[in-house]
Amino acid sequence: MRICTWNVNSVRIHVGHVERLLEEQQPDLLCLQEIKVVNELFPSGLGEALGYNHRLIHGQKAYHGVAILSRLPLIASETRHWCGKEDARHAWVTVEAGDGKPLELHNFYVPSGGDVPDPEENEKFAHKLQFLDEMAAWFAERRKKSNRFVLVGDLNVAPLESDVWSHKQLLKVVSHTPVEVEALTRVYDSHDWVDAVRNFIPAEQPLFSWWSYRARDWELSDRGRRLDHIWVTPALKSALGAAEVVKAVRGWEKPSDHAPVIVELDL
DNA sequence: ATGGTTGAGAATCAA
Repeated sequence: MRICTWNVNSVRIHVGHVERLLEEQQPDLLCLQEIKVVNELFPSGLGEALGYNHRLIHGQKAYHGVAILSRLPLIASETRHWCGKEDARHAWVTVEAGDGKPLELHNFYVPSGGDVPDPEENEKFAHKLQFLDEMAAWFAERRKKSNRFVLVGDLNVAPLESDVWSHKQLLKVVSHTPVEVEALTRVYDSHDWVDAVRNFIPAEQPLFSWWSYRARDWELSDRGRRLDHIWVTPALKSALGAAEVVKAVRGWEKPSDHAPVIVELDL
């Protein structure tokens, strides 16, 4: 089973890129973030010619929004709101894996957190920390239901020193501050998650999934961050076959600022 | 220290 996650930065403007990604990577499930559109205006039939006939769309106008395209039937589809807001940031599905057992796939778009890394001064940063705290509490409870979860998405935190281009220079930059990393670590510990990508790529090796649009040459300057993640529960760890960031997608014409991340589970 | 770009959707707001 192949699962892909991608912050698409507008699904409508990047319809062609989504189709190309499906063709080239052939994931069984594709989780999208920042679709930036209401459900009714989601591109109709996206991926259907390639066999992606099952979908869960959880959109909103102009901002945020997540979706899951699948070529496997969906046993269950759910969405949830967080922090008492109506933001569309979480959707999940249950599918039957190759071993005949169900698997629950969670797709998240964690708040970016604004510019100032101080919850007193910046309510967006406070929202981000609260969101992560609620996630940790929710998964600590949810783990009682099943031990076969996959969590993917744009978590907007780069936890390791090698997840940013300069640990020292980003310590006070939102996405890599200690307080955020600690909050994300509490989510990570809430279900004894396994970082699928770092399972294959050692922590010593710099690895990014996002590069700013503002660089003159994103690839040359390479000032990236690893904001997009795939985690699995311990029961799935032995099934991990491969995981990677598909960096080439960041180099496509008029791209999203995020690259997709893919995991292969031998189930 | 600063400013750099993109997308949504109509002036800025969010990232």
